[in-house]
Amino acid sequence: MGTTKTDPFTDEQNKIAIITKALGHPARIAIIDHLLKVNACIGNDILEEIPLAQPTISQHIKVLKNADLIKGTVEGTAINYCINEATFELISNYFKNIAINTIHQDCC
Amino acid sequence: MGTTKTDPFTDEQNKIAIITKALGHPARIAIIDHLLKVNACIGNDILEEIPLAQPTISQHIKVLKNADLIKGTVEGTAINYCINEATFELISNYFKNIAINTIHQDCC
DNA sequence: AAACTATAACGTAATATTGCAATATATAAA
DNA sequence: TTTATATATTGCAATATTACGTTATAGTTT
Repeated sequence: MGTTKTDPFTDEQNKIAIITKALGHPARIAIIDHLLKVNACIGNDILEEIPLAQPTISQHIKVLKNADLIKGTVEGTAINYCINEATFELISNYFKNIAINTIHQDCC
Repeated sequence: MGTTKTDPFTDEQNKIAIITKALGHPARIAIIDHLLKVNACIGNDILEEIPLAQPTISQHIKVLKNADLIKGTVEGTAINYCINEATFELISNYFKNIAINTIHQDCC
């Protein structure tokens, strides 16, 4: 145990869970927010924004990359990261759909 | 360690992280999906949908409730759960906003 | 080449999560 | 009051996550 069971669930459910799980940490939300704020790619300037150690941030970036939430291209010694639109569109649509289907629930 | 640091982040970042973290498990996505499908409240019929033990599902429901994603009202022996619109609207707007602000990123 | 910069990888301690069996609680029905 | 039904709590073992010091890698500059 401690391991998440994935086989009882659909591919889409697992996919959404992977994405939301990857976003489920304030540092990773802060990284996304920063990427949006500078509206472009960044290298290690996240270190100046978030008071966590470099290896910790590197680890968080890895989590976001594994979930396809961000992508990066090598730029000299630095790496330029940016939002992966496709994944955010997917998750955005998922929630938009829920919002639409939830409007007329008046139980509870 | 093992504990998430919250003080370096804004209230909104922490709030979004709490919500996405709560959604970051396929069983919990499946519960939400089921609530949407039956478009109403349910009791323990989730047990017939998801092949996990009752205590496990009860625990997942607790996580969703703690994050304000669902709410429940007692109905005899059973409990009627349903989507908490407000929280889903909040998270939906967060992603909608990202989608809008990401359109013209053409780096990476 | 040597020094510097940016990032990743490794190792580790503390804590959290997952899944379940067993048990508890609470309302309803008989 | 006994029995059944629905849900929650507890306790536990396995595994995952978080955070970071240290070390490695790789490109850049001098």
